[in-house]
Amino acid sequence: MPDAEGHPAPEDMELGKIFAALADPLRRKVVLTLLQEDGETPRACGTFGMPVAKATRTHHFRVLREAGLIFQVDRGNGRLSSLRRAELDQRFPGLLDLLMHEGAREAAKTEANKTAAAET
Amino acid sequence: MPDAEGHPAPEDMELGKIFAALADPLRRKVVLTLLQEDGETPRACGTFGMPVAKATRTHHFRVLREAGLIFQVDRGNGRLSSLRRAELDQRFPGLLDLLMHEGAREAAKTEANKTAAAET
DNA sequence: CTTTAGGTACGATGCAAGTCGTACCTATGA
DNA sequence: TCATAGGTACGACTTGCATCGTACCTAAAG
Repeated sequence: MPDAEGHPAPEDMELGKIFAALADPLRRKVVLTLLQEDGETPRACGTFGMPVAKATRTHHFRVLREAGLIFQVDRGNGRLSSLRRAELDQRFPGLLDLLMHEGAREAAKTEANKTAAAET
Repeated sequence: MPDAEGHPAPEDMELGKIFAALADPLRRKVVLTLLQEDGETPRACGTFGMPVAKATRTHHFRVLREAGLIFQVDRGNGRLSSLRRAELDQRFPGLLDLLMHEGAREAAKTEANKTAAAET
């Protein structure tokens, strides 16, 4: 049963919704950013550099929230998002590690490309 | 670069496609079945009990194949599917364990429901 | 109080995905 | 050889998703 803001309880999270949410590269990047920043400091929705309109951003964050990936708290002006790390590790063990692994892999690949370009 | 039958090499597999493929419950069930059967014995496409038309089944198996989740071999009449277990464990460590974990969880929940119904 | 910044709600649109029926292909077996 | 079973190819339909513009809301700043 989700709460008033639409956050599902861990036992109500569905793997299908999690996968569907993470299938989109923009949303995956948001989760990865939160994951890598490691900070418990939540970030404002607008600070992720998503190259889309405001309305679209709201849509993506809703998908992430309703899947159970992020927790959003209303701070009057602005809304802060944080990763539901502990609950996700408990409910879907290995999921966040998988994302982290892939993030590192892509970073390495990008770095390799830059190096190759510099050597041209 | 995929081969002639559309199987991508491990380094060409994309997490986005994997997640998109596994977002569908029918496809997730196919992978889970292969995962649990543990057998190296590949199964024919028609033996998974998918409640859809033949053409739809072909579609789902193509998505799984092009994402890199399954390997299909043409056996003249009939086509056998097997899980690309080793490659997936290498490329996306933790993914199959995550699926297995969720499969066990759902099986337990279903069992609990049946028990509760029997006690009514 | 007015402005401004961050987000949401709503409606519209274009595109991709899941579904199916039908026709066709290929081996196996009678 | 002919029928049958398992799959694919193609086209069509429907639904859902990502996207956006616009209007609106709320709090902080001036």
